[in-house]
Order: sequence, then C-alpha cells, then structure tokens
Amino acid sequence: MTASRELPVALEAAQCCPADLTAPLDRAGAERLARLLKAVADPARLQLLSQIKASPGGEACVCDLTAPIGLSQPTVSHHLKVLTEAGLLNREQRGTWAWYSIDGQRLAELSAVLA
Amino acid sequence: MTASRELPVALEAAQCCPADLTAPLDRAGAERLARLLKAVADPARLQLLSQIKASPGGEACVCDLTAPIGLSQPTVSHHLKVLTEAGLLNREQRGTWAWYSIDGQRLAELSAVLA
DNA sequence: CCCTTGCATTGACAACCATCGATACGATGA
DNA sequence: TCATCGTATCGATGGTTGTCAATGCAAGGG
Repeated sequence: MTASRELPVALEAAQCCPADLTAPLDRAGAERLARLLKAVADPARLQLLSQIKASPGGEACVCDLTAPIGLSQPTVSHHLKVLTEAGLLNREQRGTWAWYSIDGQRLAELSAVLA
Repeated sequence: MTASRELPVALEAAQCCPADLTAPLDRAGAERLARLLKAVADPARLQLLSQIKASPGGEACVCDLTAPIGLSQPTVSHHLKVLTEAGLLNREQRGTWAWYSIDGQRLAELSAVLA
C-alpha cells in the first residue's frame, strides 16, 4: 500500500506468477489477484475482450470498438486502458490509429488461477 | 434489469452455461459473466475461497474463517453470502454451525470462460 | 427459563468506479 | 499553416461496494 499502489497492475503482477487457490492466500497475494480479476469483472471490458478476440487478425482499433459496445469513446478508451494496465491487452500505435490485441498468455494465466 | 435483478446470481447463471469469449458477447451475457467474476474479484473473498479449499474435508465454518482473514464476523458473513449467491460456495447448516464448501464445478466453469 | 454461542441482518459511512461532456493532443492531409 | 480525424485525459457525478458496530435470531446448556 505505498508506492506499489500507483504502479500499473501489469508491472506489479508480472514480477511473479499470480498465486493460485490451492494454498491459503495471504492478504498481499489476494489483493494482487483481485486487482487482476477486477479488470475483467466488468461487462464493457468483457465485451471489449470478446470483440477484439473476434476481430480479424485478433486486433482492433478504438474506432471499430466504440459502436458495437454502445458506449462513448472516452469510456471505451478508459476501459482499454484498464485492460492494458492489467497486462491483458497489448497496445500498438500505427499512425493515427491505436490497435489493441489480447495477451493470450496472461489471460490463460488468469484462467489457470481458478483451477 | 427488472425482476432478474433481485434474483441470486446463482439461479440466473445456472439457467445456462456462462458464455465464453470466443464469440462477441452481447450486453446481457457480459453482465451475467461480470457479476460472476465480481464475486471472485475481491481480496477477502479470494482468501476465503483458498482458506476453505485448504481446510480439512474442503469445508469450514464461519468461526474458523474469521480469525485468519482478519475481518469482523459480519463482514466475513457478508462475503460468504456473496460467494454463495454466486454459486461458488455451498452452505450446510449443522446444528449451530454453518459449514461452507467450494463448488468445484462452478469454479471450473468460470475458469474455462477465460480460456 | 435464562444465558451463552454462532451466525445473519441492518444501517451508516467512506471509498471506489463507470460514465459522460468538454477538452487537449498528435498525426495526417489539403 | 490550418482543418480534420482518431485517441487520450480531465472534472464532475451518480451509483456501487467493502467495512464495521449494533442488533436480531435460533440452537443448546445450565
């Protein structure tokens, strides 16, 4: 709860594998895992993930995502930032456009935690 | 958002398998999935899950959970209710004590969603 | 019968968060 | 250089939520 609070979740969680539920979790480990799960536990962000995954090439730019989700562009941009900071999305700037793609490995890690 | 809002998540989500991310999610499906994930996306609840899983017989009563988690008894009771309504915990009353155990299948379903 | 013990519910409060409109910024093109 | 387009950031706001103290309630035990 000091400096690490301001760090993006991605950096913090990347420092080590997200612990699983087989052994009792301490408070710190639980908070790290919870932050990761919170990034996914939102309707709009789940729609964004599925939309990006279903896009050709597995990537999409913001302009392609705003309409299907039905939210304002700033809101969509906000959600994409959250997912990116959680390490679940990769962002690549191509000219004027920002292209987002899913980090499959990170998503698989998260999935494995609940096994 | 009418009557279904008052229903426990368990009933609502049990009516059908929680959709996965392979196809674009509509708003309704995303909200159902998000409610399920929200139940897990909390440090205290993750600790409770791991603690119950690590308990002998895979079950524990509230009195055994309060101390290790470090939260007040009403708060622990609240979290257990959330997890139970999400279908992730099973509750069994035995005399004065309430015993909670993990619904492994439901947790596995949730894990599979992120695959 | 009380009295204790284990758990759930209620009410209140602070913190967090999803959302939007307005605005800023950077790249591209005329 | 200026206008435009695609994104990101800011500030405000309404709603959600995690937490606790106080209380309620049911089951045993003396």
